[in-house]
Amino acid sequence: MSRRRIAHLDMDAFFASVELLHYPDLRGLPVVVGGRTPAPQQQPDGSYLYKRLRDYVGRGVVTTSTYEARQFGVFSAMGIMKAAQLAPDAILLPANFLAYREYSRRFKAAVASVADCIEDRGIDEIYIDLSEHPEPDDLSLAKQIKQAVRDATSLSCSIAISPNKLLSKIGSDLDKPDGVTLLGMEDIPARIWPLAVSKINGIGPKATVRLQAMGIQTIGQLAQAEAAALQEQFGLTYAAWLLRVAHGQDERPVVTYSEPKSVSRETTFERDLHVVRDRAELTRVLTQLCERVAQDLQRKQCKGRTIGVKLRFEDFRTVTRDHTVAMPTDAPEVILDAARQCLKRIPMHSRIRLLGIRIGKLSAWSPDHEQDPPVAQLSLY
DNA sequence: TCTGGGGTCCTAGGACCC
DNA sequence: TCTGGGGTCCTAGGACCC
Repeated sequence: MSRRRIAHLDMDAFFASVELLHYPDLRGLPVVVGGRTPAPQQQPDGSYLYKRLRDYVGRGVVTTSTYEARQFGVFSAMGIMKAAQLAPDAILLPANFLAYREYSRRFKAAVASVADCIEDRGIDEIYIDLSEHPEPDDLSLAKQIKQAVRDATSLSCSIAISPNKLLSKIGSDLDKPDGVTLLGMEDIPARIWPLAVSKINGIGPKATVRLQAMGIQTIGQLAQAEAAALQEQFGLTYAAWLLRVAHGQDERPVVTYSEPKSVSRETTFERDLHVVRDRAELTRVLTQLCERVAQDLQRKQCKGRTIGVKLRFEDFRTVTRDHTVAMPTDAPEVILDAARQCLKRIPMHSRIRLLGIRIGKLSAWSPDHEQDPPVAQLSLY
């Protein structure tokens, strides 16, 4: 078996960069994408009237920010109200997902024209298996892919090529924006070990805190940690994984296709809703969420069996309930009925911040050949 | 100044069956 | 009389990712 060559490609500040293509006059300024704010109004002279962070009131978070905005300390997932403290004059634009999906489709098609073994990792990043690619030189190949993306979208991206997904994912972040990073296993001590453990995909905030409590901050320290100590903290499976990734080991294949597992819609209210006084509004939103989930299923030609609701209360406590029905469904009335059953089982003490509907246990279903719907398991005897 | 929306995967207990 | 063992499905919560 030949040596693996795996690339990770990440679009640079993707949403914000797409916006700058539409509003080129904002280039060079701190710009933040996020929030439910109206799109900029066009003036009679053709220019746009932009909202600034300081004008924002609401519960939105930053989805993306330009590198200029990041200099103020404004990063993804930060509340916009907080971002406004740091950069009150930054421009605020609402997310335009239709545009991002179109640019996503374009950049992925451009990459596929160079190398077509691609794993989708969301709207702005992919893994590419280059093991079988005829171009032997990693740097040339990375540049070729970047150029194809730029030609198709006018956007820049960052790429890393290494023997596995783990290292390439870390690598694509090392030289942003518009970067190329090549990593071999021999580079691990010098280039990976000095990094914080949180740079590893799969070590999130909780695990980072627990590792820190053990005196482990860098990937190198993790690599040198006692297996027994890690096992005591994290259990056998996770401890073994931690040690493997700290040594840069990762055999996961690039997966070019996977079936959807669940579909969901949720919304955070502008203000927390009262179960009794805001009954009408809650009912309206619940019905609408069920309808949207049903539409999503129909579009994906799927039906699902497990319907779930999610509530977040004013204190941010989140509870879920789900209910599995006998026959797969994509009917909004069935989903709504199941959702109501679930809601009855949740004690309502406080106001509601968020309401969500999810459906899982999906099976493919095409309306063309109304085939034997997955038979309810009835005994024949 | 409190913290979006769309997902995946894992764990763990209980029901239920053989 | 106080106690099996394995397997699958369902449910609830949580960590993590983009």
